[in-house]
Amino acid sequence: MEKYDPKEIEPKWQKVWEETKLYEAKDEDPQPKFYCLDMFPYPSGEGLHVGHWRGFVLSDVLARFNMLLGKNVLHPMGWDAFGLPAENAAIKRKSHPKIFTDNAIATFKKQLHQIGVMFDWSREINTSDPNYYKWTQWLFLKLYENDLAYRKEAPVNWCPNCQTVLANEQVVSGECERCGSKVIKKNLTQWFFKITNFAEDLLKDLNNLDWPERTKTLQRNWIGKSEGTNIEFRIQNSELKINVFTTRADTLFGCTYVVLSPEHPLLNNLKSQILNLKIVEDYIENAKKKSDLERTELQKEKTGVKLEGIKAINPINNEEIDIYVADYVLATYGTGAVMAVPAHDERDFEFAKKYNIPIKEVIIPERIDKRNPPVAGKEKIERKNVQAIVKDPKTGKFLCLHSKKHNWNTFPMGGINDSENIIVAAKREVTEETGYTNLINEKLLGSPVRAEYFAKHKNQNRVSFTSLVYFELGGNEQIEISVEEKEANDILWIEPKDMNVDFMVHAEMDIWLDWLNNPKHAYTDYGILINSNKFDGLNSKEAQQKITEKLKEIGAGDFTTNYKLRDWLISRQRYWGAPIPIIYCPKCGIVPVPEKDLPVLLPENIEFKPHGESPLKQSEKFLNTTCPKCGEKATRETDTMDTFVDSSWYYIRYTDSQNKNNMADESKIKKWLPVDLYVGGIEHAILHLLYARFISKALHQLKLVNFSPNGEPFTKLFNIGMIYLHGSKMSKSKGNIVSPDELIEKYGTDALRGYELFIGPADQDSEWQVSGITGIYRFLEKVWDFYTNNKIIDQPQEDQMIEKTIKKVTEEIQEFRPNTALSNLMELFNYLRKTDIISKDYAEKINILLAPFFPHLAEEIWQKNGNAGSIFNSSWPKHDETLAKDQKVVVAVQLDGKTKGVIEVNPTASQEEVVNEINKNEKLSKLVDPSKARKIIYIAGRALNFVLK
RNA sequence: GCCGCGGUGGUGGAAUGGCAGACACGCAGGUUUCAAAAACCUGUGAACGCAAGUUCAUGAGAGUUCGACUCUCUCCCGCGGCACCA
Repeated sequence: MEKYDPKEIEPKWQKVWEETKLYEAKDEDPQPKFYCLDMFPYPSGEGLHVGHWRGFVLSDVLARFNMLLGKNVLHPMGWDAFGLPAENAAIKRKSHPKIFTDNAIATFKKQLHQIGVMFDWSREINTSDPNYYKWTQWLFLKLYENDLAYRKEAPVNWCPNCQTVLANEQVVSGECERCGSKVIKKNLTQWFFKITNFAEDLLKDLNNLDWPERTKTLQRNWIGKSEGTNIEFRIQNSELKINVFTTRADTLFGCTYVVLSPEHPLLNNLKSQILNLKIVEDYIENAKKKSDLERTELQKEKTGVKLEGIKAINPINNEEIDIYVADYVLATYGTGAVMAVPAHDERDFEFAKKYNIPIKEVIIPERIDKRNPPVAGKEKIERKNVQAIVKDPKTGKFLCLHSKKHNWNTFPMGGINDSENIIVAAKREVTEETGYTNLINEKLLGSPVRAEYFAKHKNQNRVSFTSLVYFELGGNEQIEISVEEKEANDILWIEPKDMNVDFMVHAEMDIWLDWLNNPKHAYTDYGILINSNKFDGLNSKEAQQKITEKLKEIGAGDFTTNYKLRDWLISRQRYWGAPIPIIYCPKCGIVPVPEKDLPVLLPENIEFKPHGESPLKQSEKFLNTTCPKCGEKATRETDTMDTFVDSSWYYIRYTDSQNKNNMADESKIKKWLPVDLYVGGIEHAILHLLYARFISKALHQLKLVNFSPNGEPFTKLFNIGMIYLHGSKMSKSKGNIVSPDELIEKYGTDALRGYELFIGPADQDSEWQVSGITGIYRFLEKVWDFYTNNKIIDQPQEDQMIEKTIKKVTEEIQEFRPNTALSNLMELFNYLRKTDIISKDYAEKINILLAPFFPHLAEEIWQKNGNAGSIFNSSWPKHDETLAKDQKVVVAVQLDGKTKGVIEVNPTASQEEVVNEINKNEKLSKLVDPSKARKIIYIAGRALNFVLK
């Protein structure tokens, strides 16, 4: 008997598929298209590991499946070939990045062929090829012509190790995404793309994308939209104004100072008026020296300097307030200046405490008593109250009153009038209600809390403003209390664990517990306005609206929307990238390279070791040129573009990768795009995917492409889960790489493909456990033996299990659940091995079911069974719905929800019929007496439950 | 701190309101063999029991329901992202 030998059949079919051009997508094919895209790899020297395989195998299953559905499939591959690692490796080996990259590509290509993925290599691209980067440069020119690319001086992220600037997206918690060095700020003149123009569209259009929610959430957070108010604070005796952004216009009356970030441009204009200029300038100088990371690491202690001699005016109440410069305010967010409201912002609170700045409360918390909610239509009475929390430091217990009448627990409390001292009143209430007189260490906690409730005994709604005072018991001295008080309440000393919202009746209890445990902090939640003139009594939301409207009326502010997203810095001071196609002319200024002169070639003979400036500057031949406008001597821009620019449009190039006259032919772009399925890791959730969406939208806006109504390039995204080894990501530096090569040698490609798919849910991370591959290999042997040994008869056959499997496998591929699709196929073969005859029709259908997962094996079987042509030119089987239906269903028989046994019935059986069957069943009829059941619940075909209790 | 994902046998995982543990790995016993490997068969969540069977069990605790891995709430643990964002 012939044995399953992947080593023989796999290379054979890979060669045949290549020669017959099975995978070449056809531009002229009238069938519906399916553009299936993998995130193209960066060809590193490390080669592919089993983690990379997972995505390629999954996309291949989907591509082959769609091909079998009759679709015209485009599944291309290429190389994200520019980038730092190649350059660094080349420096180390005294080689050239191009040589390094070409070698790496050769290795990758060989490995990708081994996977047996149906890539259309005729469309292969390489971003470092002048035929490709010509169009990257063209893209830059188009953005420049339309004011979407600009140059400005700005404080930018600089990686001292990589010796280049980085985009915001490439700085991960203050460190360089690539090398992990601490990133510092440098003031440099750099090129930016205006991605912020598209912030709203990039955010809004996420809603309609068939992408994983978590990826969309990451993008939403990164874009960071917040709606708020711009407010202008006039500077006294000056024409100058400080513009701030806030989301809390409701707290404006509580603003007691404003803060400028050290980088704020206004500081220059104020110099003449600042009395302590030297101190201020020293502070600014110092702040500049710190990296972003240092600034944020030093979270504990906020620092700042007051600008002596200048005051700002709060536009809402014309109060004079101080101006500070402090580095806790970020230059890069909002307007680089804030209004500080210490009572309602933690940072401002901390700062105000340190520098003795007034803290003014304007928002108080509000609670509705859920146990006694206000009743509509009743009179509403406002009252001021005081509550006392008394702790006995000796026992740790708290004083509490248990109301005999209401059967509830309260703290000592009572009403107060406006003129009364709150602490005195609280003390009085404690003594009156409990008799204790020795109360010490009193503290007023937080602000009053507004609470609404219904007072039954008075038949009225009450609005209380209750202040909370904390005491400690100094001694057990007690005086006699009144008879009424004695009759009304029991005096309890309760354990700290009973200090909770359930034991105590107060609706304000959660807030008080917070204040009791963290006595010193700002109240930052929403609430009700106080100390805010005519805005008093409004809630925060209403007040934000009304106060902003008022500011608008007096010309001191307006509603605005702010985004965290910054413009994309694309200049890089490194060699291995696409040169920015710009010429600087002493006479004409910035002159774009004319389109006809593209590409601006990257010089090959050059010392590319980094030294803080672009290596291209060293090449006289590259640097010196003539101005395309006036013909005078001029110099080229020597920075190269971020490699994310290369990858921001590559999916377009695949549609027409050889085109010499355009980035791609218009009709081909329209034919293939948008991408129907994009498969790749979550690590690109922000960087690549945001940039690609931006570029696609920009190209649409400029009418350079037109393939999608809102310019979205990727209709469906699937994030493949990562494969871990010993709990961490696979990487060569950690030495925990599992290479596919040995596994292919031992088990073959199909087995490894199968295991990659079987390891777990495709969208979740999985731990690599190589032992699992033997199960797949045994399965493939079983499949092989089945087709080798069984008698295939040319007669019709009906089999429910086979029909069901066709149905399930189809659904599971569509739902991206290859792991359960495979377990269904395994079940089918476990079932089939009990038979030795199968119809030709079924044998073929099952053969095709296997094909997307195990293409080599399936193709071999296909051929051995006498079929001409590739299995991938056949068509995906359809199940017969009637045959797939269960003839009998198993119903669980339950007593009070506990399964006692099962019974087989017709799927359409009624409750009575099932009960009859149970009565007939020897075992079950002993257990259950249907006449005793209080209630019978029958879920057709699933369960029948006798409810006894 | 905020947001997201996850927690089920010895292991990877299945089941998204109705028989918990499909499928696979591993392990144990058996068949075969001079022997071993491979293959095949049987068993395999835990506890008690000779057995029939009973009880317990999906991170912990509560709730909703005739019935909860699945829904709701509170909490614990692990992973990932963001973070002085005004």
